[in-house]
Amino acid sequence: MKKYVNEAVCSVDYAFRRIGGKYKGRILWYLNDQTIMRYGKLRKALTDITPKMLTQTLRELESDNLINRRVYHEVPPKVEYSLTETGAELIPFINYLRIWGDKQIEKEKMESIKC
Amino acid sequence: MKKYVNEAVCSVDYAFRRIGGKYKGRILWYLNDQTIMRYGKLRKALTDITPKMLTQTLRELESDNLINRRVYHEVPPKVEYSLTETGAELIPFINYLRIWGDKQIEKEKMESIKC
DNA sequence: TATACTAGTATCTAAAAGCATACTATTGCT
DNA sequence: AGCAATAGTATGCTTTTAGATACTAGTATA
Repeated sequence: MKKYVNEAVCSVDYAFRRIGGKYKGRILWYLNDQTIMRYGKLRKALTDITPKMLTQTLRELESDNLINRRVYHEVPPKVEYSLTETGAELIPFINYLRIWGDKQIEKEKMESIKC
Repeated sequence: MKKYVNEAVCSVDYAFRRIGGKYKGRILWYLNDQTIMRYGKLRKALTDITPKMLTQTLRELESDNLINRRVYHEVPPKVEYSLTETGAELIPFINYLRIWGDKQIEKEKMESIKC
């Protein structure tokens, strides 16, 4: 007996579904920092991500309209990724989270020194 | 050959690990709204969450120091959950996300009407 | 004696997310 | 002819996350 609840329960739920996942936050953050990044560059930035995961994650972000994918029909291939306007709207939030994270990491360090 | 990378790559990664998961954002949001909630109330608020998931999620939030768990030694049992200061610091961010989510949902509705 | 109340546990299963590794296509260059 | 360059695919596997369902403890009250 399966329940199909593909709809978000509320807007918090909705938003978390769009930026959850291991790499999405970081990809958006890098794209904000670098403005435009090619596939290979993203791959290096996200140390050790597999090509499958990178492609998959990028496609999800694209279909959620958070990033743009621009293909140049050249050989060797060239594909550029950048934030959409909607994606850019998430940056303040990611930045907030980043600062919060920094603070917590700092706190943890302090505590480990005490012990 | 396993690589143990339990450490966060960066503060964005760190933060996402603490609030990722299907229910964490909503739990924090509800606790912010209601200030204090008992187990049973949370369970009703998160429609259809299983007790196992709820307990597990609450324990994770607790061990990450985002929520307080206060046990009254009574029968029947009474346990109250509330935000810690650190957890409360995440509220503006979740609120931002919530507003963003609302806007996107609204947009999607508009588009589906067009079709 | 049986039942309700509450905050969980225990056990097993299913689905999702992520990893490892090898492979492809196209063209210019040597 | 063979190789480099780039943006991926393909296949199979492991790990993590989540779901289903049944059960427990201790006391008050009917």
